Amino acid sequence: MNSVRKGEQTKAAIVQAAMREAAVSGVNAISIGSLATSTGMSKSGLFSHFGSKEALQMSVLEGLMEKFTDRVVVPALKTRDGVERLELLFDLFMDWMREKDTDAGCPVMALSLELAGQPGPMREYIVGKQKDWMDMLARMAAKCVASGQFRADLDIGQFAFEFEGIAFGYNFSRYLLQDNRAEEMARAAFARLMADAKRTA
Amino acid sequence: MNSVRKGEQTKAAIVQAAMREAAVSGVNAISIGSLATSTGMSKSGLFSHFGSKEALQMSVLEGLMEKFTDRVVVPALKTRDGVERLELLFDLFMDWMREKDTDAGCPVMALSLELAGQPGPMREYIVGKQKDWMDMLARMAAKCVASGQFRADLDIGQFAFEFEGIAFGYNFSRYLLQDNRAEEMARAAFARLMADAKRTA
DNA sequence: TTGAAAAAAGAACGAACGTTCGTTTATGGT
DNA sequence: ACCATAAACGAACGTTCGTTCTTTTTTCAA
Repeated sequence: MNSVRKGEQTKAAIVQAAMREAAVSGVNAISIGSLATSTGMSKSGLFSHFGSKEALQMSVLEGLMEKFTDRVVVPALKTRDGVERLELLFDLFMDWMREKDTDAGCPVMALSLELAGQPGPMREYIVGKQKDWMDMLARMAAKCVASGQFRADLDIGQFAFEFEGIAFGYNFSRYLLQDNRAEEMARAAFARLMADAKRTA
Repeated sequence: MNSVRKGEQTKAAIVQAAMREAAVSGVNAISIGSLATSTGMSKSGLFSHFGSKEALQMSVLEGLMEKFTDRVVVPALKTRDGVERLELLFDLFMDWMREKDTDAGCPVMALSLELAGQPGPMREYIVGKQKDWMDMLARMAAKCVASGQFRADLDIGQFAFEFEGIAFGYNFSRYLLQDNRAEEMARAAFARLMADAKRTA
């Protein structure tokens, strides 16, 4: 029907394979050669979809964040806001980290730390997305304050900070330490965070 | 005096330069060529100190963990145990993460996540060290329970989990998001954790 | 079914990679 | 000062890297 069809399809398949590779070895370790092998293409044929390695890497980041939004953020918005949505978001976030296509843990966290030390557009992109994420967490907490579900003097930035810390701890305990209490402890920490947010000063 | 002298000295300098490089780009991105340049040596001369790249990488991990122990663990043991030591350990840990030789954040955390997806001796090494660290945190909490400073029913594994989560959150907020409230929020989270550990059920 | 445009392949490039080897230089105990 | 040994060098190795070309194959609307 339109001018692009097969190309977009192939490109999407390449990005998907690259995402898999990046989840295991990092976004810098992506190689066009190995990607060509795993997709059954020639190096040059694969390369021509992106024009540079960095463009390919950016596509990987975009694909990853898009996937994260689809799996975590969008479904959470289907519940009414307030505490209920926050709890659903936490559950969805844990489901996301538990996804079994890799044993390396949450790729968003891994790639964020990987890029932390490397200035450039990739770092800027991920920083922007993570700031959006933290802002969203804070806004969700603010809604709970407004509705009276959380205490009025709650520091919503602090809430987002601790929420994210629990997620990092879960990822660390489960995938690096292989601690089978990881999920239980993450849920307990989240329950404590929520209870504290409700408690009146 | 003994058979080794100049060699060890050079090797230590190489490892130090390699640690710097790894803190920025990761332990897998270390390259013998660029390391040779930055130390003013030849590739082969540098290489002969290790025999393989992986041995060099292991030396980097060992050097890093040794530095961490020197800066964080050992000084904390100089206070009497209990709450006081736990608070000092937290301070030292934050000092460690704030070290200015790199803007990439805590290299131990970055390398841990980097290696999470890559089975092998490097991963095993870092996992072992991190388990030791978490065990130490739990034992410190246990001492506080035994002395009555923490409530009797405290879950010491849970305490260690949340302690580490706060540290991850701090590292994330400060070095990736560049949030200047990072330290304040980390301290608030730690205070909340300690207060909860003291509160009797 | 034809033909222009898109997609993929193929071959080659210069550079960097980790590693090996033979040689030269520096060290330090005697 | 000597000299065995340790340390560093220089050159080359085969491989892989990202990228640039040109050519072939495939796609898809007319």
